[in-house]
Amino acid sequence: MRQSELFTKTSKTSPKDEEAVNAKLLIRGGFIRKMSAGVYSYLPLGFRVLEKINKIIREEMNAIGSQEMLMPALVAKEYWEKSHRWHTDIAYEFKSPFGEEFGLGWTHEEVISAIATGFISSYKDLPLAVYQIQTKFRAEPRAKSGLLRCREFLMKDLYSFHTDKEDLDRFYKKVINAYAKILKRLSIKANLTEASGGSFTKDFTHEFQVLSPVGEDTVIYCTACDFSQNKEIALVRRGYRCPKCDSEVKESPGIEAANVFRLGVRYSEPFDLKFTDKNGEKKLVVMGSYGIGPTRLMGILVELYNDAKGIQWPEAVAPYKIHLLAINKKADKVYERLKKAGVEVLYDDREVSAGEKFADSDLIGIPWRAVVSEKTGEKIELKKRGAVKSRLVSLDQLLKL
RNA sequence: CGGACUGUAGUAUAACGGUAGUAUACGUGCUUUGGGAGCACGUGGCCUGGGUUCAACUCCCAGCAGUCCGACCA
Repeated sequence: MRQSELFTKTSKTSPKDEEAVNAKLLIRGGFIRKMSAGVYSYLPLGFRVLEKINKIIREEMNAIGSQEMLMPALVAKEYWEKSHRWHTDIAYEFKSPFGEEFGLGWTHEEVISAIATGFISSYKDLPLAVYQIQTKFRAEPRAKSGLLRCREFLMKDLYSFHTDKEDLDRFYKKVINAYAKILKRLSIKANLTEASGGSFTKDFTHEFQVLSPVGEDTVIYCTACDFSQNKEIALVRRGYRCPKCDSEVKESPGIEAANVFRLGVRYSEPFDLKFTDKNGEKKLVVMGSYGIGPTRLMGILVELYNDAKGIQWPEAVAPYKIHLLAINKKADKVYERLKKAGVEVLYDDREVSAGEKFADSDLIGIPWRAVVSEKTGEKIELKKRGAVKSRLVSLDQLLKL
């Protein structure tokens, strides 16, 4: 991609209506644009990052045998009424011009349960798991922290169906492993944390919490083992000992990056989602639901990986792999070669000063910066974003990067 | 939803009860090219409604919008 043709431009100044680091840098770099509180557009660079995140999520979801689908955002009142979730605080609800009432989907247990009744009828149909990556709408009383708490955001939600609780538990663990893999591939370190079931279940649920000063939750975690609990359910407090290994526990704000729930029969019951077991007996399907938010992950990544000059994308999610800066015309050839070889390259071919290109490159945060100038001769100067030193490499070496 | 603060050009900011200034971005021309280059010319602005006043961008009230704190948080 030639930067001279890119839809967006960078900005030298931070927006005055944003405080969060993730929002400031993403807006300055031209990744996103705020439309109203908690509502953002994802511009070409930001969209590429999102797609990379989504791809990783898809791979791990497919690997545990769940199937991708897509449900509507527009969900009629009757679905919510069945589960007594019409008129919840968090829903955007409205009447159509014809008087029909709808809620914008803020979660999809109702919809998936209604669909599943048409396809699940025997124990032979189970277990089953489906997921979608879709826009969710939640009337947050207070949208905040850039991409971390939005009113409209992208969510990957997964729903699973089982004959009994044991089978659900097996799958529940698989999803936890899959989420751990996703976060690892994204270079996001997160604590698997026990939390309350909210309105869904009396069992503990689990969250992946990223320890960060900007988090909204409070996590109590052990300094020696993997014990981690959301403070809302924590029986231990700072200064006490870990219940698992008796080491010191600490407290930290956390950002909830993902969560997993055992739903049990909470939705299969109102939607009459049943299967026939081996003995010919009708039973309620046991369900689980699992969520991870790509747009929030993008915000987390920027909170985790930035410095005074801008973003430092991990390679797995960077919008491009190489940022090629043209200080003289010879860079054109390098660009053509990289493009031909299928390398993801953003080529700064703009007629602006070298200094501006360096500054923008740091802001945008592409992992590798390649410079072609009089100084570099036939070679290319290569530098990792965030590194102090650069080195001169040949075009062949750059292609093999 | 309660509290605090803030709304001036695309963006970021300044001043002022009496013709709104700067930076940046943008356009044109010339000169520039290793850390946000220079000169010249040009385009572009006071959130909305009401009140006070001879006169309101400025003061007052309301609304709307945004940020932060709190409450809330599948």
